[in-house]
Amino acid sequence: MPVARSERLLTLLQTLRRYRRPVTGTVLAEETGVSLRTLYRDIASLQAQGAMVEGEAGIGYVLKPGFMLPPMMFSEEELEALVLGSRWVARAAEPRLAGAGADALAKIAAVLPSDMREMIDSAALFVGPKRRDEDKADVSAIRKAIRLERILELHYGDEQGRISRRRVWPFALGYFEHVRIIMAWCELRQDFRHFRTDRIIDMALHDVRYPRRRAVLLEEWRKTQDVPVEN
Amino acid sequence: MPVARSERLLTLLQTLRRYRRPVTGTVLAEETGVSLRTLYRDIASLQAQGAMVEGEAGIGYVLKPGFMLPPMMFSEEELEALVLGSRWVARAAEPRLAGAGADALAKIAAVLPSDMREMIDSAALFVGPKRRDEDKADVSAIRKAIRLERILELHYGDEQGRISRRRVWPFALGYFEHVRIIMAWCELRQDFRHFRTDRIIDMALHDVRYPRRRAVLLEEWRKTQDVPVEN
DNA sequence: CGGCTGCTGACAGTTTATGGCAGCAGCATT
DNA sequence: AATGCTGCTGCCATAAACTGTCAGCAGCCG
Repeated sequence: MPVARSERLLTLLQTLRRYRRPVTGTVLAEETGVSLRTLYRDIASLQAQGAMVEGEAGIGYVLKPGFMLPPMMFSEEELEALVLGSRWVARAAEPRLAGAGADALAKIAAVLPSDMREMIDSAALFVGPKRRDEDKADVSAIRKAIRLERILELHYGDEQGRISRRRVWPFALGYFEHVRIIMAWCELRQDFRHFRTDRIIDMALHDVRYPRRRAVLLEEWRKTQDVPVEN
Repeated sequence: MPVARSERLLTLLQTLRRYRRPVTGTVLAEETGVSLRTLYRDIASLQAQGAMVEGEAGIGYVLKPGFMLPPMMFSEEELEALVLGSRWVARAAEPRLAGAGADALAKIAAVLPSDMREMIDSAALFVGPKRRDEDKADVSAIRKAIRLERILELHYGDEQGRISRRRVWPFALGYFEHVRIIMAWCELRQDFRHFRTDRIIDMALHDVRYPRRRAVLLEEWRKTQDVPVEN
């Protein structure tokens, strides 16, 4: 078991969380099955790693408000859900909780590899409340196209019901009131266009990458907007 | 440095994430400053801990899509923001992403101490879209009262503008369209009542705990509802 | 003050990690 | 098929880390 010690440290944290009141080192040592001396060393390790556990002589140990989540695996979509949710909280909740949401978002972003941090920028530009209608389009395929910077061929019906077929360069997905919107550069119009996913009749993912970086497109599109959209 | 190994494992993960292509064990060993033999053992440790890193002979190592967040400290409010955000995603997003939100929520809940898991049940029963008006009431104080099961004394004006003073047992906080709602047992009416936070004129937190468990109140209140509210 | 508790140092015994070596197996290219 | 590269495992001696015991000092409480 090469993880014996690490495991014990996590157990220690869990134990500390269980108690609301201060706990003496002796108790913690017994619960983790280790000597008192070693427990002190373990506590020191936790503090060195940034856990906010404090000890007071004559009192015991308390875990400061704040909870350490152990290392966790999230799938790409779960991560996107966390990010999207945090953004919504950051913009829609009361100030105090909103700040907490922004902080949580920053903490998650800080530990993400750089190529994933882009996702935070491009995923979910807007947030909206109501449950939206079912889509014909496969939203995960759209996200995949955005992530891989792939050209998307759309069979699309606009507001007047005119059907067109066009190749677009999708770079972001927005969540509006009832529908999702694909932000993309439209090859047909040579300009930025947005497409409601519920108006997509059919679509196909091309194997070829579009010739520009997603982040660049996003940045340019932002400049065309009058009001700052997010963040 | 009693954290040498743990730190190295995290470094290994980060390194694996940096590369998109498969990386040979030799490279990883050099980057982490360790022998090849030890690297193989480290990889085995990571796999044992659930990291989805896979190795193929003649190819190298690749980190499967999915991202391990290292242990992170979240404050109580940040955690609530994460939970609230995930719930919103779980109920408001498209099915696939909604599922991811629910999964993320479950993973977080699984590692939370039991007394914190209650928070997931009682925090944010409803979600609503629009930015709400400023409150006089200190929302964090309300949350504190709920968490500590404290009696709340309200100076409250109802819809007709009648002002009353009552002691209530708050057990949940709801987020509606424009306002937040405190769910509570009202000592005056001897029944469940809800109170809009923007109609609270003044309030005070009592030091005494109310005589019932928050979870029990929540459960009973749920039974009085016709439709299942959440989950 | 006295009891309890956190905290640190030293030291010896034990455990664990590490690196080198050897060998087997799978994948890709020739 | 054959070669080279690579993942993977077992073994073992050495080095490093961890652990427990003992001792002593300091801070908080009643």
